[in-house]
Amino acid sequence: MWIPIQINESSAEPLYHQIESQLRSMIVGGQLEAGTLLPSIREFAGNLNCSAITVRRVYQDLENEGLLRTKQGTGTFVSQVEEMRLGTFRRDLVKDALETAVDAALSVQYTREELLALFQEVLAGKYNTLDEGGDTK
Amino acid sequence: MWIPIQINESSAEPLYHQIESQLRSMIVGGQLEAGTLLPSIREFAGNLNCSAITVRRVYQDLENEGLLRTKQGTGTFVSQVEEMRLGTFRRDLVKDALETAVDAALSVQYTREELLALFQEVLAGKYNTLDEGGDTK
Amino acid sequence: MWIPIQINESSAEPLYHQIESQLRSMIVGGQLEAGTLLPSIREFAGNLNCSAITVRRVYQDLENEGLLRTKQGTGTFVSQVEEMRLGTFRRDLVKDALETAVDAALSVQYTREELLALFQEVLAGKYNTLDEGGDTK
Amino acid sequence: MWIPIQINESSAEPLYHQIESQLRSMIVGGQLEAGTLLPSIREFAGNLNCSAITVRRVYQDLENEGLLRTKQGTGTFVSQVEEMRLGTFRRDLVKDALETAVDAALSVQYTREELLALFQEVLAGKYNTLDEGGDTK
DNA sequence: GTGGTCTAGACCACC
DNA sequence: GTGGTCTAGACCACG
Repeated sequence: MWIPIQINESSAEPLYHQIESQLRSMIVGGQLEAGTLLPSIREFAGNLNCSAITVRRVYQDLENEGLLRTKQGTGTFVSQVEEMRLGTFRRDLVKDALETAVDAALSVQYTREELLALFQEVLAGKYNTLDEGGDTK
Repeated sequence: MWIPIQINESSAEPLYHQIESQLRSMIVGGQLEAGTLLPSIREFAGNLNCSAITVRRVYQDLENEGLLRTKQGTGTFVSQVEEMRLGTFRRDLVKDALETAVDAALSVQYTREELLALFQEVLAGKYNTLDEGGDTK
Repeated sequence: MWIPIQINESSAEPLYHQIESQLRSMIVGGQLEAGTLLPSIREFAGNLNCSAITVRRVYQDLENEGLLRTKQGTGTFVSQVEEMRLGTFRRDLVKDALETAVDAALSVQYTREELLALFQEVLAGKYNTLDEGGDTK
Repeated sequence: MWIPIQINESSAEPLYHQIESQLRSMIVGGQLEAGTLLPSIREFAGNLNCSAITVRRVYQDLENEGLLRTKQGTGTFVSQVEEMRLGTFRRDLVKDALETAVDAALSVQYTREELLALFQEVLAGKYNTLDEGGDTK
């Protein structure tokens, strides 16, 4: 199984955190279906060119969140999560980021109008590159 | 001079970082005018109940960003920044957060419509305590 | 890795500044290649017989200048800088010093001829221990 | 007596040091003749918009160097220095700056040729603005 | 009084 | 092991 993860070496964000959040998004966003067998720790570490201990941590953290499940001697799987809980996960992930953004806006005295305008602009920039011609997949 | 800073001791965010971002917002948001003399390192440290070196670091970092100016033996001041650069700072601060949020949305396959709806909801929650009669919907 | 640094304890120049400028010269001058792993903060502090926090500051300042890159839990590296930017760094470092010297000459009414003659003299003194057969005069 | 001093507030160089070096250059360069009565400490401080204690320090330092002389109750004068010693002062002031520049060049592996070329360039830039048709103002 | 440097050591997070 | 944060206090330089 090949999992596409983008590592940004120059970022201050810890390695394990970068991997975690991308894996989490793929599960919560439905790109990795329940029951999928993930690569072994060693294999994944090889692919990502990082240490096994880092991957170990990622699997463990996501297991603690209930998104992964490890079977001794078999491997690590995407766990079977109720549709509803998954939806909540997905929504919260976005909502938290939006709240952070709105808080930032408030902290520098942005009016609702300024913020809406800027949001539209960002939205246009980010969604255009995907929607236009809509053949992302 | 009294500067209101909220410290969250239980947060994983480093202390100096919390102080920095709040001070930055106050300057960029126009609440601290150019030329304002900030509290001395030791006084501020006393107010915040932290060590002087932590405040020192905050002042130095913001000086490196061009937002503060310090004169030895005299004190630390909000520096005179061009109106335009300040506007850019302010806008970028919000735009970065918005982009992060939109990226999060994309990473979990949010449609533009879902995202817009959620944004309106967050907006209503955060702004209605300030504005009244807003027509968010 | 062993880095030769000369500390002048009696100088008024701050310790971290002495270390910084020598390290900077070694990087900009090409003696430390991109990707080189520098000594750990503690090891270097031991070598220089100074505190770890002083070395930390040096590494951080040079990282802010874009000359170093640090990865938590791994170490500090000479960063990969474009050939051209490095050349600019190197040239500016010398040019600034030359401009300071010429300004000093102007401030005491040195004529261009006086200055040139003195420069040749200094040049001969500093370079002849390295080159031989130079025709400075 | 009016003494033209340029203060650079944003510089890291201490105030007293900026004043000192400019005054020193004017004396050593012959623009302030021996016997000239300098402004009183208070008057000078008023002109420079700085504290009297700073001017006091400047006068004292230059007196220690032998360039100024203070008569109780009368004022501070440019002292009578032998022509030769003055020449040495003037030359050393420039030579030190040149040596610093050449050291910088050596530290980044500049060849003698590179250095000479850069020096010519700086020289042209700095001396042109004064010599050329002399309409600086 | 102010800021600037430096220490010795603690504790935590990352790999 | 590595770097990152923070403390409590010392001593110096500046105005």
